[in-house]
Amino acid sequence: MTKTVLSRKEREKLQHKEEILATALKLFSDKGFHNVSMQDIAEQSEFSVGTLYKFFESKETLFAELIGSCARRVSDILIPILDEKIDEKRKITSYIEAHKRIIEEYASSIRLYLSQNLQSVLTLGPDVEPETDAVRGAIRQKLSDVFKSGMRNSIFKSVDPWITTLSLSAILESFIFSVIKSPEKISIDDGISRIKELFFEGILKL
Amino acid sequence: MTKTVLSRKEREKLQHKEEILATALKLFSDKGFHNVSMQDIAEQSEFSVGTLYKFFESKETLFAELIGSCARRVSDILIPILDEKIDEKRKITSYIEAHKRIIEEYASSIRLYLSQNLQSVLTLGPDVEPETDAVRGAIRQKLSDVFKSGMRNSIFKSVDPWITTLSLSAILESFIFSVIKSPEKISIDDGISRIKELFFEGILKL
Amino acid sequence: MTKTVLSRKEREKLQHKEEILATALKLFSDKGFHNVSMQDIAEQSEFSVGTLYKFFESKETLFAELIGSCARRVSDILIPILDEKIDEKRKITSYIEAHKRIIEEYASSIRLYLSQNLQSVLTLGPDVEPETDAVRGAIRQKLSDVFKSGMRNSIFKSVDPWITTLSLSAILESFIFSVIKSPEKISIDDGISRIKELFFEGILKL
Amino acid sequence: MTKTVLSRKEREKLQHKEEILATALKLFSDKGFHNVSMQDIAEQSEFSVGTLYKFFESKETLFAELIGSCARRVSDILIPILDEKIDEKRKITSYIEAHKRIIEEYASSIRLYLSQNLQSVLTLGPDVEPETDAVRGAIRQKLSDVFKSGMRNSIFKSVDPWITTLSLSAILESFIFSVIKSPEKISIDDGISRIKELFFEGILKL
DNA sequence: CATGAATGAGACTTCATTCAT
DNA sequence: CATGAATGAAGTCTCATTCAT
Repeated sequence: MTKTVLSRKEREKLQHKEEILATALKLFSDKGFHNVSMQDIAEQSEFSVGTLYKFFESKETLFAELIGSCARRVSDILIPILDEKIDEKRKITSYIEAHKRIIEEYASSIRLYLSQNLQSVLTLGPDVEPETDAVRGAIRQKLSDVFKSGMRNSIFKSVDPWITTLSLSAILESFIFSVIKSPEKISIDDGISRIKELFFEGILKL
Repeated sequence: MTKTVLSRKEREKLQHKEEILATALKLFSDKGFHNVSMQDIAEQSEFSVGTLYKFFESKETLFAELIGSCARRVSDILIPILDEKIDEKRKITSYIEAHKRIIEEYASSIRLYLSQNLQSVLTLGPDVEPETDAVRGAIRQKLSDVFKSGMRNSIFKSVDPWITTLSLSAILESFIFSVIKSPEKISIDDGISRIKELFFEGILKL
Repeated sequence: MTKTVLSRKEREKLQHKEEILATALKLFSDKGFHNVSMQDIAEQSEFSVGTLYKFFESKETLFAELIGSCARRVSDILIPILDEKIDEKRKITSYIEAHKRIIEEYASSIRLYLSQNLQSVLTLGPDVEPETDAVRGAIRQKLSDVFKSGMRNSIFKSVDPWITTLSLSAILESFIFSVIKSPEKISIDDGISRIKELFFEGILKL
Repeated sequence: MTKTVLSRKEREKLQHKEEILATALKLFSDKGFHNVSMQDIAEQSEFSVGTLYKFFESKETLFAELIGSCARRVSDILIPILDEKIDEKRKITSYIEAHKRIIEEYASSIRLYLSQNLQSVLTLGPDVEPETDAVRGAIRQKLSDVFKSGMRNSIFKSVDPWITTLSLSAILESFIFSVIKSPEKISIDDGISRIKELFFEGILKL
């Protein structure tokens, strides 16, 4: 009867596991690991707690599997591009553009995937946005103003100031994290110098 | 008693609050919000839980104040720079360089501050690194290889490939988050286009 | 089909039940009632939980049947001896000696059987041996020393002090239990007196 | 104010701990470790579950402390007797008689203490008495009959047949356990021989 | 009669928060 | 204001039992 090697029972079981993972993905990505209980997942997925534990050894295991599958999905898109036999400029272009598809197709998977390194405010414990976001917003506003005025003064190219601000902030924050996590990789001074070059002049040889 | 000068009692009170916040900072930044209990903070700071609640309405309030003060510390460094009366290139240069000081002086404050948006693996609930980090690592490795070969082929400038990889990843991940959080700010297509321009050609008008 | 002979099906059924009971015996006797789950028994016996419930109404029923069968096995050895037509001294001798066979043949059955009244440390909930065993050991050591010195002083016969200690402790503990369970059977004072007589002078009329 | 080194608070705390232990003792000794939940103990002792965990790391810790204190109480009575400077016959007499006091004063402590090695039917998981007790009862009845008739025939001394039966059973069961637990201590044959001697002729040199 | 996925009550344990001293 | 014992809701996980196939 079956073409594949899985029996109906086995297919159903897999199906159930998928349903649980899908529910968990939604919940974790909305509210964060610590703010979702196994009860919650059970109720939302319309299974019982016991069933969850038939599929996953623990809450952490469930989460880990989720992260793993998200990571795999993203990597299935990006790796092939980086393996193509085309010149590097087109490769990077293609790589960047692939993120369109990723965003469109897997919004919440991606959010969970990134939440390993980039943790949205939503996902973290308490909701402290208001004040903090204000501070962060103020900085970005000013940064953006700098870019705008620099463009007016023909010091900077005419690019979108919002994206520019976002990019510089992202690069710097990411760099800080890297340095804090593994200080041996690069000296702070060198890193900062490279960032300036890159940000000012871009990667492309003209 | 006096308006401008604080009485000994008031000074002591403030001092105590600072001590609590410092302890909390260390703990939260090491183990994450959900893995630190008020009892932990009380013990480490050598105050009683009751005292903690005299100073802060709730655990969340305490955390929020912490985040706030970290944000303020960072902003106290960055805002003045952005307000200086110098040309934009030097301003951005100065802005970027300021991060050296930030890293050196406030490592753990910053980690907490960023943990609002960039959450280190350490801080997140379960430790799922091994597999996921492998996937992420594979992508970055390939990306880095592309940059290296592009540099050898004189398509790219000779910049540090690690920083370049980090930067591109940071920009893209940050962009994805922004789009997911507030899709109205910019269209995906436009964003991706801008990122390409920026990344390839830099911000500086030659 | 026939009345006296069992059909294959029926024989198989009985066979299966025996297998389940054998597995359960091993597990219960090793780990104790509360530390063995029906799933454990199912797995070990290579039947399904469902099948277990076809044979036994509940976990307790299964256990009860097990105990019952163990009790029967022991009683099948002991009762005939007590029913023999020989003089009482030889009967009791034979009775005592029968325990050799019992130990050798049914170690784990017996352990389970006794576990109804004599519960090994292994079987009870948590493992509290260390300290408690030390205390118990200290008492027995001293008791044993008393017997040794009594033998040297020709007050006691020359018998094995370890067996003597074990016996006295067993008699006393058993008596305590009896009194606590059914105080009406005998007065404490009388019991203690009888125990002294018995222990000092033995049962045999010289 | 206080004569001892404990403050009022500390005394209260100790008092509370004692109350919890007392409640736990009663419950465990009535229903067995696995049939008493921390909730039960909390409710009965009129404390909250949290308070229980302030005093005891875990349910097992609580139980262990209980067993320990019971063991200590018994040993505080028995050890001094065994240490007295009197002849051995009087020492053993005194030792046996001490059990009167033990039973009277600490019934349930003792039950728990013994439950480490001698586990009452009540304490074990399910209640399987009826049938099993019948079997056990049958054996003991017959054994008792043997003693009675042996007494009538002047083979045995005139002692209480119930106590005699109890004693022989206790000795044998205890011996079986010892052999199963540590077979190296004595050979089965030797043990059985010694038991016969002891039981028939007693310990006393005439 | 066999199977084993599913169930859900209940166990142990943690921890934010309160309040009497 | 300071203390810390006490609270109890909520979380994770287990396991005896059921039932559709």
